[in-house]
Amino acid sequence: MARTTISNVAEEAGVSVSTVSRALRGLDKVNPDTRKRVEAAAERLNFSFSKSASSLASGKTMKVAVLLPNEISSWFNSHAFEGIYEVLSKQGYDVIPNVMWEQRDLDRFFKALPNNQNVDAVIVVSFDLDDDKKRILSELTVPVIGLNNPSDEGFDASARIDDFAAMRSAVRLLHSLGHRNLAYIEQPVTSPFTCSAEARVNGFRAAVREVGYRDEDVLVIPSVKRSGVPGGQEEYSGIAAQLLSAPVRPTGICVEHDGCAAALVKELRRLGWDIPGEVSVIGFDDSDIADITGLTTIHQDPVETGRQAAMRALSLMRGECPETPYGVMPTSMVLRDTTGPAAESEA
Amino acid sequence: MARTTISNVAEEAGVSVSTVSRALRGLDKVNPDTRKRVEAAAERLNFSFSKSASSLASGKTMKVAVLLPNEISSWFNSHAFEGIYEVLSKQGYDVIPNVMWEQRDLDRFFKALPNNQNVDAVIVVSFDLDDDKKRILSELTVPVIGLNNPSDEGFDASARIDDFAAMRSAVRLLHSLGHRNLAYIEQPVTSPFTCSAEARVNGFRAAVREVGYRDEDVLVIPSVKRSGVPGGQEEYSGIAAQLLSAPVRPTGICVEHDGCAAALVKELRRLGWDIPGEVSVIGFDDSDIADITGLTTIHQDPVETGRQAAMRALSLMRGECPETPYGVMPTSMVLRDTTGPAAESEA
DNA sequence: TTGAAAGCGCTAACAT
DNA sequence: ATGTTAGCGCTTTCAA
Repeated sequence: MARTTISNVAEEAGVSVSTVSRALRGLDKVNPDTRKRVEAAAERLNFSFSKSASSLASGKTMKVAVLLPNEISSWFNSHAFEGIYEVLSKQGYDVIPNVMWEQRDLDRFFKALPNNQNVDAVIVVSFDLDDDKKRILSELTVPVIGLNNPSDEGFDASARIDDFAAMRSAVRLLHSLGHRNLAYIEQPVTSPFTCSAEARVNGFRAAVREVGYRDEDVLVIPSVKRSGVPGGQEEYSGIAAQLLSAPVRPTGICVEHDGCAAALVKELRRLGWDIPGEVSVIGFDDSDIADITGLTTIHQDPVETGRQAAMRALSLMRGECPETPYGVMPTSMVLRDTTGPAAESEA
Repeated sequence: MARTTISNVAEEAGVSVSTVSRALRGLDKVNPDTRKRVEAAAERLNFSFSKSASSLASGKTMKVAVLLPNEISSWFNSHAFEGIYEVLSKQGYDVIPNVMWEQRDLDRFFKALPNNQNVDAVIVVSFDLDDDKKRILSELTVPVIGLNNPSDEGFDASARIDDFAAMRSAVRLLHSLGHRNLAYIEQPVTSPFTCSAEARVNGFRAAVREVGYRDEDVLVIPSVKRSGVPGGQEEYSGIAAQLLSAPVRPTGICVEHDGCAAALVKELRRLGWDIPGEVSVIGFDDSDIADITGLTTIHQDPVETGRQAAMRALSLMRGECPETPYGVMPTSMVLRDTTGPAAESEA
């Protein structure tokens, strides 16, 4: 059977196509009776609009692209996407994930972007864009919204957490617990895109300086710069070794995110370290893993961040100007069982 | 600036629009020189096709809908989606998640489905559909692919794990370890859609019978049928109480999925139970949490399942018939630190 | 190998 | 409040 079109409905209801269009879209200036008749006809014929035809005629695609780094199933990405989806899908938008696996995916996307009339807005999640790309964004006719990007440049609106402030609160906690030597651990195996990783380690560096630690009291263990390696427990024994061989052993440790932190805690305990007795460990995100393993961590709510970004996208697409286009989402410390006073702090 | 259209490119290249269309889509019967000229012109003008216009003219939408229960960020859904996305996006398809939060979302989706020319295929993830909906599916002109659905009825192809076989292997393991009394724990707080939950508990029930347990040696603790309640640790002390108050205390426990299993293990240990000394616990999924908490579990690979479903969608959309339309994906036991021989088994 | 022309199904002026 | 009509940007016969 051929597709039911708007003109079939018009015929069935005994009105013109434009009346059907108006009636079914809930526009005003249509007689309630007529509308009822049209709706009944549409129901009878099981009619639904062709999105392509609507888009082509109206110029609105009712699609929003979401640019995601590395994968969609990571804790942050999937939850941020969830929030975006929740808001936009309720308004009838198709929310289309665009996962960037490598730099060339991103380059290709931006190459096609300037002329792209295939989406009504794009939401960019966790990318540290170069100047070229920022310029492309700023020249775009469709709104571009940032989510957890290091800078708001090029974006018409954004929502993000303050990685700096978050790391500062972690560093302050460790400081107040009397820890004199700190370490920061990056995720052992890196992905091609690592923008929030960088934000955090930079936040940590700035925070320790601010709080008054000397450079020699602070150790940063960078990620092993090869990707694709299975991130097994072995990576963490390497990290433990580095921790042990430090000139002065750090007792307060910040880790890039909960998954790493939990794995590190497990490895250190396996090696006989007492956590939180000897050493304190703080994660980041407050994901399920932090809860189940009793990890002290920094809580953030990516679903809500996603909602905020999407709401700003919505008002921008309506041609409005959001009251607060550039918002910072809160983070908070969650104290669990991996932090405690430094052993020497009483001495 | 107005949008660059195919006719701009045609003008720039000094050819007709149809030639541009052919050249840029890589069709044959176009002179290599002409194609080069067209490509150069397109590049210069930064041209890219309007998907709406292409869809409308060609009848192919280049979109695939993915029907997901409850949320997209759950472990299974996000990983299954990842696999689907990976395969389809590489072929130029937009992959559009459609999350069903409640029954009425599903009803509405199916109501609009029969006439839907807005997607080229739909992939249905983890729904136990009623006969009405199965009938709608089977009458559809676009291919419908199932992913982890209890039945293949109504689907043109599918990929799924065998929850029954998986549970049987878990039950057999516990049996061979000498556990005489088993329990199955459903997720304490339920979501509106619970199709794989049901598959598993049914698999468990069938498996214990098959292996020879008597009904009085088996306890099933159903989920608390209220949704929206925060799934805190309290739920698990309730479960522990039920376990304790059982006529005969179960020593082999299967849990619906890893998240619940880990939380239960934590609670039981807090209450002083020795795991795996006194009691063995087996999860399901082999998610990060199982790894980090040392949980024995049943491994499955939803990304690969998603890939398989998507590949079948692809060949169906091409009008081919997949070699094996209905595939079962493997699962396997992963032994970790929550299972061991029953205490009495030596006696 | 290329071009001309007729739609695809809808929206949005503009009339009435 | 409703109808008429001209496209939206592309694909696809059909001719040349």
